Amino acid sequence: MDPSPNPFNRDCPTRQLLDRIGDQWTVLIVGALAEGPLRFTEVGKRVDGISQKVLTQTLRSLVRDGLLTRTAYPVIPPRVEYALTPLGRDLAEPLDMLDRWARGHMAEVERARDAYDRENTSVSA
Amino acid sequence: MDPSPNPFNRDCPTRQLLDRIGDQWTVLIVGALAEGPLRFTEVGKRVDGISQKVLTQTLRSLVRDGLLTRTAYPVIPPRVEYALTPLGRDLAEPLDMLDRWARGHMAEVERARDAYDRENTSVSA
DNA sequence: CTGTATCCTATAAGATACTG
DNA sequence: CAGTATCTTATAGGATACAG
Repeated sequence: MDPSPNPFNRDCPTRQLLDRIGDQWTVLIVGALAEGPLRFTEVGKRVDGISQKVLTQTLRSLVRDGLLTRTAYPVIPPRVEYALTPLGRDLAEPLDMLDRWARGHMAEVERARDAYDRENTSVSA
Repeated sequence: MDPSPNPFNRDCPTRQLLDRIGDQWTVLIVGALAEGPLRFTEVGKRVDGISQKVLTQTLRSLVRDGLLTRTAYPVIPPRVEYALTPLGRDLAEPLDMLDRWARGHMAEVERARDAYDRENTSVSA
């Protein structure tokens, strides 16, 4: 089974990773934790715009995937820290490449969009 | 403007790139075209499971973003070829890093999931 | 502080039918 | 072949209220 392990086949590892990071929050959370462990609220503050619900969901599924550890300290008020596992730290590297690319090239993408939109305005109705 | 160009702020380049590749088809299409230009139908065949509608949409937005060129040959039947631009080829590199990571580590993620699920079964109701 | 539970909506994306 | 158009559903994600 899994006769064609190429990225275009549905069950290949790459497709699965894309499902994983495709939620667009994963990358940001892993990036935030790349600098060190953070507690729940801290992660939320770092990742601008994420709702508490989605933060909870994403953190849990990252823990499930073995990318994060969750450490709850039995104190009042509760203190829960999230940290990258070795696997998570490993993922942070290619993610960082993407980050660099974005910083270096997204402006160019912006320009391309503007140019495209200019060419395709006025037309239509 | 853009006082905090960090990946966690909403308007930063990284966020925009994530919106771009977060649709999960972008990565696959760019990956397919990394090996050379393809016509419309060919791309569809490479990217397993994509619908024609989504293929059309994604290709167009990639062209808009300056990552792909679209060349229509005025013949019957129509022949339209898509190819990476230099910018697109450039993006293909970090994407390929992700691909490598996935091939190397997704099995480990699978194992983590299984372990997590085993620990969290039986419990509940 | 760290969640859970519920409701609600916007949107991605599949299926299908049709066109130059 | 290479799309366009329309309908429909699944799901991500936001808002809000509540709990340990």
